[in-house]
Amino acid sequence: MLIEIDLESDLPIYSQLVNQIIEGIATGHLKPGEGLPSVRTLAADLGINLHTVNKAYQILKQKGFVLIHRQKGVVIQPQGIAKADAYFIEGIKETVKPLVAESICRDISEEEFITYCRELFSYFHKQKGGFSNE
Amino acid sequence: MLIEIDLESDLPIYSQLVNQIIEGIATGHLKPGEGLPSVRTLAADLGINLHTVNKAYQILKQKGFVLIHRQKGVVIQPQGIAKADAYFIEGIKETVKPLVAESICRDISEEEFITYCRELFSYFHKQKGGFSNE
Amino acid sequence: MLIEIDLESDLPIYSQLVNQIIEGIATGHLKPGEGLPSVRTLAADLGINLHTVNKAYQILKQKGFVLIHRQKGVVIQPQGIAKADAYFIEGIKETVKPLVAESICRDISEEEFITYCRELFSYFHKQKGGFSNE
Amino acid sequence: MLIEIDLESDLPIYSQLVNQIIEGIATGHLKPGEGLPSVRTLAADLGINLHTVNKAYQILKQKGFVLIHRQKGVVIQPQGIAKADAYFIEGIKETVKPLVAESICRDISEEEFITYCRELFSYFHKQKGGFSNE
DNA sequence: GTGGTCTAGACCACG
DNA sequence: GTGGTCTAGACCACC
Repeated sequence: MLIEIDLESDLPIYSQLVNQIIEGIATGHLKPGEGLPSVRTLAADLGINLHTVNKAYQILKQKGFVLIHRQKGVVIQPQGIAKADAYFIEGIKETVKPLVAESICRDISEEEFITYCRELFSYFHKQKGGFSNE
Repeated sequence: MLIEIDLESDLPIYSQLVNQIIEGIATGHLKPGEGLPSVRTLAADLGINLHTVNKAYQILKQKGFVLIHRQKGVVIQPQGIAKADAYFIEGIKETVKPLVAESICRDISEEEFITYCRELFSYFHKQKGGFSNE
Repeated sequence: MLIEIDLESDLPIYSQLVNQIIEGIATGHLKPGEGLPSVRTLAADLGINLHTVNKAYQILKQKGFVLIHRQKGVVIQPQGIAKADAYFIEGIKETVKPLVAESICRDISEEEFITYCRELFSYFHKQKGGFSNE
Repeated sequence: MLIEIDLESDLPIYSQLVNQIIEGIATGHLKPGEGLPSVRTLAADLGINLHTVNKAYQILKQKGFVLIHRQKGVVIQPQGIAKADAYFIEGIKETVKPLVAESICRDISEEEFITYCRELFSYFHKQKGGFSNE
């Protein structure tokens, strides 16, 4: 799977990494049990610091997306990801709330906003339909 | 309007301020032309530094939500907020994208996600319907 | 002559006042020897503070645009304005310099920039041609 | 590039910084992709506070002249500066207008004024022609 | 090391 | 009284 880092983004690199790997899982490009590159490999490939990659992997582990084996390296959680809990739902709402507020102020209708969300769901599902493994 | 700061949050204080004021505008608790507390007053009320409040106000000004008058202080943009541009839409999508990805991984259906968004829209609109002036 | 104050401008009110009176002289709307409203009158008309008007008048006096008589009030310098000195020329250049720099960076050609300047000269001269005294 | 601050100037220090860096880009002394000193370094070199330098950098970022990288620090916008928009043109005219008015009052001819502008353009372009890398 | 955030306290310009 | 500027010094996130 191709990972692209934008060094000029205001999003920390490790967050970009976390996001893209989760998106990879959502699209199905990364499948349960599949291995991820080693910290060193990925850091070298992306031209970033070891610690940055490691931090991303630790976060993914903490979130339940990957397992970190001492020898086998990092693999996508084979038993599937834990279902959403109330805490996660709450996080979604908290993140979306200011977006909705600003949308209302800027005359974006509820339906328009929903449309953007649906587009994103479509984006991930379409890819899941017919991808090649890389 | 009541403003509450969570010093433990990982969101910077000035961002929390920005968000809550935008939400206040969205709900109609803050109306165009209405004045906001002076930086010193609000800082004292919230027990934070006046520079932090000032930073929030500057961001709101730059976003077009408030005007900063010479002596009158800070007032909600009387002519309404600028409509959303492509740049803002893009920002929404970028913010929502990782949420959607993780939702898919955690078996939150598109409809469930949309429901949460609609709830937020309802939350703001309900308040706008019948609010008392404070 | 009509004077308009923009309370939301980042230019101080007294500067706006100074500028507009100088522009009035440049266009010929205000003629040498002509009287200006008293500090109190103008302040009341514009809905601003006495001190603000006074500050503007003092600056105009210091620049040689008006005389301030204790009884007769404020009148446009009857003997015409002092010619530009090296100091004034220097001031022009210092003010224009950063504009030119940014224009170059933003691909505004020298000729385009000059065109804007000529437009401003035309603006003042045209008015000078055929105006009615208010 | 040499930067000089005039602590006596009525122009805020951060504005002087902004101007000089833009002028550096206009002359070609600062080239796209080139790095600027860190806020701490520049502050120490100039004997001013790091927040003052930071404010200048933030303004330059907002104007599109520099990028602020995570760790690489501040670099001149590598893809060139955004072209002028109507808003910027308006700003030029607003700034130049009072200068033209006063020039007319002080018997500076249109041609003389234009000459000063052209001199400034020449000043920047000459440097751009044959500069040494510092 | 970098910039980002926050605090604290000072002085000034403006009206 | 208002906000604007500047200083000083602290701690944190990121890499």
